[in-house]
Amino acid sequence: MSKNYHHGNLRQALIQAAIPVLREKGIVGLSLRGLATTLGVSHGAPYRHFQNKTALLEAIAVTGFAALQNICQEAELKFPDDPRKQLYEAGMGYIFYVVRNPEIADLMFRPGLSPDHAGAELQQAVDTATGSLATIIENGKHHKLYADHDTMDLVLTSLSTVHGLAMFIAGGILIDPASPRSRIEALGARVYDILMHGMENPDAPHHAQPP
Amino acid sequence: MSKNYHHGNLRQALIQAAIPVLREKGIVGLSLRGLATTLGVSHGAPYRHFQNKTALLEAIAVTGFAALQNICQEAELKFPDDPRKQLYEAGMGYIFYVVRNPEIADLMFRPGLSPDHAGAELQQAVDTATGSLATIIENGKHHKLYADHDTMDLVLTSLSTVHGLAMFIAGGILIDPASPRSRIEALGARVYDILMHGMENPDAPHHAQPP
DNA sequence: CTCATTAAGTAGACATTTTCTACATTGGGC
DNA sequence: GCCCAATGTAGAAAATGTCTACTTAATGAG
Repeated sequence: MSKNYHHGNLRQALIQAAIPVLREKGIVGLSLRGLATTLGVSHGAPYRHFQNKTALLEAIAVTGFAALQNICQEAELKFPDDPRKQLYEAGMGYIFYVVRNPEIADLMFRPGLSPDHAGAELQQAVDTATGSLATIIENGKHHKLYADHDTMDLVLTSLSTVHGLAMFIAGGILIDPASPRSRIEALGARVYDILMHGMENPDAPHHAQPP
Repeated sequence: MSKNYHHGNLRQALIQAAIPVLREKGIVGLSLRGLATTLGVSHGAPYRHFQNKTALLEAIAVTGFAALQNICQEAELKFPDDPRKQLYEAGMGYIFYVVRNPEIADLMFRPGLSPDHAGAELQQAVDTATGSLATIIENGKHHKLYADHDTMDLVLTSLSTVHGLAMFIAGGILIDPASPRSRIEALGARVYDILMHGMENPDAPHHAQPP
């Protein structure tokens, strides 16, 4: 590996280097130039890999979805024939991932990071990640575990809930994200419980369909 | 009103002017200088109202929480003695708010927009907004509407779910955010149903507590 | 009414950053 | 071994964030 010039894997290095900067200084404080200097390349080099700053952010979001997919797959493998545990494990895994990488999660679900180029790569990552989650849900359906709903609706509901909870925790809005693991787990378990069995009291008075 | 100099309400004007820019060009494309020019003031003027760019973004996030609070309060007034409808109305109202103002919602729940100054004003806005939602949940509890959970857990779960769903819709990840109102409502209603009655099939096999 | 205080806006300066463009180096495929 | 596409470099132009030292106007005390 020649010492200088061709870095070897600048693209990946940029993504990795950007993450701590995002955490410490936020999106506004991130600069491609600064990353280049940190990595010992010239200030123009990053543009060989990312059209602009937004494209780098999008690439980071992609890694988040890749992680989500990974978490789902591992959960599935870990409990091959217990889809209930698969979902629980995946959800909890995602929560801890977000707590450890809040800056990545922050980039994942956002209305058009760049409203222009519709991020085909990102859309792809989203699709495969939700696909992995859908598999877990489907497993549960085969075991008659879930009520009769469209799979996509279940994916959507669970992912929304878990992601929202994770962001709340990571943002320190509810509890200190540095709380001991057990405290976070307890909160996750309570929300999981509500999500599984519903908010509503089963013997609630007159059950009118909401308008 | 003197034609020049003292703008009168520059702070508010900046917030309003920033919103469309955020939608069209994203956080990265927003510039205080540009806003100043648009509003016909000098490039330094914004700094009389916001310490920096991040502070402006935070102020926009605050308006989002104010809107959330408003939506909750209106829902409560609209159905004074039907807490079920209160929650449904609030949730659906929030979804449509996010669809109409995705760029604002995007700023609301994020881990430390600026990790430094902990945004007291924002924290305040968060607290009163979640407080309004908590009131609606409390109303339901008085009617024995909800299962026996901590109020904060219910607030958290419902807000997470609704916010997540709204972001998905607004981001165009699932369905076109320009879909007719009825399509969005239908999706919201399905998720609401799942959230209320739970994902799980009530007659599901062996109900082991998740680990 | 006048005047001092202060909030709000201006103008200019400087360091950084984004990006563009033209050029250099290298590794790999033929 | 040579040529080319990919990758990195260097330099410059325009925009931006943000500081500092002024200017103007609104306001309230006397």
